[in-house]
Amino acid sequence: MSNETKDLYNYQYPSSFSLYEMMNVPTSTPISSYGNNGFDPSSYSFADCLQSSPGVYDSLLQKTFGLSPSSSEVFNSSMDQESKRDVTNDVAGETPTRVSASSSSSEADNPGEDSGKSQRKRELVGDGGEENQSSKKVGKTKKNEEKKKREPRVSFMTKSEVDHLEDGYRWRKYGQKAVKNSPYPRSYYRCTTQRCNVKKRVERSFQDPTVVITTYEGQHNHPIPTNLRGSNAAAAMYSADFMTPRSFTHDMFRSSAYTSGGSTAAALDYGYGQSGYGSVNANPNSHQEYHQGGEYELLKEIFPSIFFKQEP
DNA sequence: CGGGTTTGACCTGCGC
DNA sequence: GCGCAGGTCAAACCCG
Repeated sequence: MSNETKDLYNYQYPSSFSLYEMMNVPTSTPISSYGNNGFDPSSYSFADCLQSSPGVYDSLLQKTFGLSPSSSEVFNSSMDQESKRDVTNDVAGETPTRVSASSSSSEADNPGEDSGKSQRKRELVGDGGEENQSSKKVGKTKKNEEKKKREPRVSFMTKSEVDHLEDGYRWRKYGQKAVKNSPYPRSYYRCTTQRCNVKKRVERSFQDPTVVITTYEGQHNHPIPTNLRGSNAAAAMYSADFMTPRSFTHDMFRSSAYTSGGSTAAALDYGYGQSGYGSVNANPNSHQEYHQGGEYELLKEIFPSIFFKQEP
């Protein structure tokens, strides 16, 4: 993106928006190969990648994260192919807190991706919810076409004691798998809203058990449910109880804050903006998130496709 | 009873 | 072709 300085607030990111693109890094490049290419995600910060276009970086930091451009220690951004790779490669390093936005474009550019593996049933659920019961044994005919479709994915690492962080949406757990080389299982959730096939995976970093990696896949095509346990999630988010003078994003991008310990964890789950109570899984005692409405809106602008997708 | 969770089985893609 | 790992299904179970 060398000469095309994109203003984060005016630029309309495509649904397949990837910070890889901002970094001018081919999305097909596996993270594990960056070292060979001279690109080391563990030492290549988001600040670094944006410094070639100061407008973007300054805009991002100042408007969105309330940071001055000089505070570029901020965070590393590794746009993951797989969030677990972030953990494996990075948490062991010095930059445990990061935002990871990955896009899975419609091209088969991420052979290592998981999403293509079980594509056979996604469309079934998505349209009409017919849920072909025999789909378990079929799906080969539609495989090719289904394989094309990939949802954008965004990963967040959150320091939290609870695995399933509340984000305002309602999720149903549909699976859990043991993760290789990790004592912690990975949970699979699906948005319970009809015709919304957004999914998320939640796993705990085995390198740092206090870190929860949440990977969202897809785009909500509906507003945030307002009847979560009798409270408006958005209202909860903006509630004074959840407001703090300290910006959560500020924490998020400061490893010092990350390592400050205690239950004061940086919340990286801001991608969906909603947090707090009213959730099935919310545990106010063990997990604390900080949100500020303005930041939420700004982030919403940055990742519009992640937050809400209008029905065609 | 409805909705969510658990969990073993199954499916698929990939690497060897 | 085989084994592995990730992802999903769905019956059973749980809970309010």
